[in-house]
Amino acid sequence: MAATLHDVARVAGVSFKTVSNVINNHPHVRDTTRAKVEKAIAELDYRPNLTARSLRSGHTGAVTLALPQLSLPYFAELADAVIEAAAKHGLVVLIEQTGADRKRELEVMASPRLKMSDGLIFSPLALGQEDADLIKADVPIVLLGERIFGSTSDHVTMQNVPAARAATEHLLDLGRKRIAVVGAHEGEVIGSAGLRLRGYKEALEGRGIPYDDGIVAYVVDWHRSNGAAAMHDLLDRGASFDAVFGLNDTLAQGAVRVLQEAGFRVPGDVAVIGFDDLDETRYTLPTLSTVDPGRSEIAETAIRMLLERIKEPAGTPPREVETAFRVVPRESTVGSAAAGSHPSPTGQ
Amino acid sequence: MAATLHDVARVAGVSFKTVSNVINNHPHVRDTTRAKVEKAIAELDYRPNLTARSLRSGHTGAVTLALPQLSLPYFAELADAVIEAAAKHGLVVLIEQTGADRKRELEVMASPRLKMSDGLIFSPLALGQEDADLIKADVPIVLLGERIFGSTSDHVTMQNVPAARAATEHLLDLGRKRIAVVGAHEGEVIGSAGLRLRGYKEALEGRGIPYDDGIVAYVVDWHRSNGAAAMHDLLDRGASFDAVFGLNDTLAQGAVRVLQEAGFRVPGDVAVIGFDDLDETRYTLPTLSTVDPGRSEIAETAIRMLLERIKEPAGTPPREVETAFRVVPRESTVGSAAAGSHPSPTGQ
DNA sequence: CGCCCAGTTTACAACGTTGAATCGACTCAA
DNA sequence: TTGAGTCGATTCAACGTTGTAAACTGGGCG
Repeated sequence: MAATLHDVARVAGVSFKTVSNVINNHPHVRDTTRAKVEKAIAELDYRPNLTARSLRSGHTGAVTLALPQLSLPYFAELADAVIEAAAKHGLVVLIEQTGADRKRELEVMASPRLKMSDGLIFSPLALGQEDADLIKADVPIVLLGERIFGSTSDHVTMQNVPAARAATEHLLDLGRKRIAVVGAHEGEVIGSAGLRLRGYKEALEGRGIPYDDGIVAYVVDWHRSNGAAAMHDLLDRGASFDAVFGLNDTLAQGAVRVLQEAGFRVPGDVAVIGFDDLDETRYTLPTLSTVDPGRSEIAETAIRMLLERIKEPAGTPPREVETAFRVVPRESTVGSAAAGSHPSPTGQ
Repeated sequence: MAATLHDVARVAGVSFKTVSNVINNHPHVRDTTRAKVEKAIAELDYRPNLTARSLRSGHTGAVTLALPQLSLPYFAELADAVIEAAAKHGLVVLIEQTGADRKRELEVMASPRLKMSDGLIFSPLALGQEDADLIKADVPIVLLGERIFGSTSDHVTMQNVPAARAATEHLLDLGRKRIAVVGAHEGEVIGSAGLRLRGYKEALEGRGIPYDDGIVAYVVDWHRSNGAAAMHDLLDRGASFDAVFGLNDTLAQGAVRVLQEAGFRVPGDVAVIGFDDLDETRYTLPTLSTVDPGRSEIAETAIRMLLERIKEPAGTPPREVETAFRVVPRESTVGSAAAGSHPSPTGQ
């Protein structure tokens, strides 16, 4: 059994409260006493029981991160960033996967388990604007993403509209005139898909190019296969385009694959840009141009806001923060330096 | 402030212990009393304080998962699987990223935070066989991976040698004779790289093919760019081969990319197989043949063993479990059905 | 020589929960 | 009618910690 304050106290010959005082750097502890206690702590390999400390102090040193699924690269990289940001503040992160299921997303906020952490960073995918009132829990919440605005929680979001506009303008600046969209959501206005489509439209409008629904491909989910399916769809309906804006990197990758299979050169025939700046976009063929939406800034801001809210729950009114973005041009729009010139393997 | 047992008791007009009994389905509670209490619970929206429960009961309902980094797809998918497996048992998962740093890996086991969970699932990347004695903590540990065998902890591992042998045999069965390896580790014997290389050698031996170090490319890390670098290396030294065994999928993807850039057709000129069955291998061009090492079985076994160990710490001696694997042939070795036959877009 | 005060240490209660032991009331059999 | 037994509910202690307040120590000063 692990040693407790009492065990240490017995060995050191002091009261257990003195041991507690030593551990918490209480000012009035005689040096000789401190030394005795520290010796006993080392001897017994004492480690404080954080559960007891939590019960007493009311906070746990953990935060919950609720997201759809870690096997989706965007969320894996988001989780990585959140864990790193939390670690800088001595916090540990507990991850809940909601599977983008509405019931699970509501459960996460209602679960007693949530109280095993001091706050919730919540990236919903099933809940939407109409559920803004349901965003509440026993701990402070920082909301991520674009599905819900104007709740009573703090909110960190990327600048979807301006970023998508910039991505589109990047393609226009390269002389592309007919920019297809892969990954729109039917009828959506306020989610990532809706906002990014709006940025796309704004960019066209800014250049006086009419919007053509005939080169916009709709999907249901932003999974890998859907980008491919959407591109198949575009090709099947005989759409004419010289560029593609994939509303996220995963979709863009699927689209690139189908384009290449169909015999198009990227970016020669069709330039492609994605959105998210996933790590893997640096290693595809061709490397994928994309938009860095400021993921680490999102994570750091979320942790910072959560900590402020934990310290001062009713302090300021709910805040909405938008992070800085950056267009990342790579081979899929601006082309590669040169094809490799390696000696041929003789085999087969 | 959240309601406690005492608050509920006051409202229901019973002692707080009776409320506790209702919550824990204690047998001897009159129906009328139960109803009164349940009404009060609903009225106050009472939720048990799990921290207090943990302190009293000695377990938390959480497990820690320590891994190098979530932005590495293999570990993201592992974490996904572990969280799902844990959820089936009502456990929640707390993730620690070690960054493959030796000091951090040791810290994870020594940290008092670990006691905020009931057990540790630990996938080390810096610690090695010589550190087997250091694998211990205040909670039960289940070790994952191939870096450490014979510690005092339970251990779940994939069948690296037979699986790598099967992957190699898959290439041999397709008539390939000169199989390059991408991702070997200099001098390593017991880690994933060493074991998979051994499986490769066994396969060659089984067919009477001599091992040729000239078509084995060494790397330091298994990051995406290293597969590309290793393939560049092979091409630069004029190696001759008709197939590639990437020791993991990420390396294989990098290798494929460089092969295609250099003008080789995959699998026409060079067949490529990876290892891990990452989700994304289903969506690359060509789709990547690989080995499914039994990730969900690893996760489920780890959780199950951990729970057994939590219940009965000193029960059985340490166990080593190997999960079932499966070669997954895809386009990068067996070729695609047919190139797409889509109408041409007229643009650009 | 005794008192006061600063410095140091300690006793006690509390955080919210559960297990063990206790207690009262009621039923049933002798 | 009484004792045993059962059901139902309560009291008490404990998990390991920290905050509050009280108690002790010694030295300086009147």
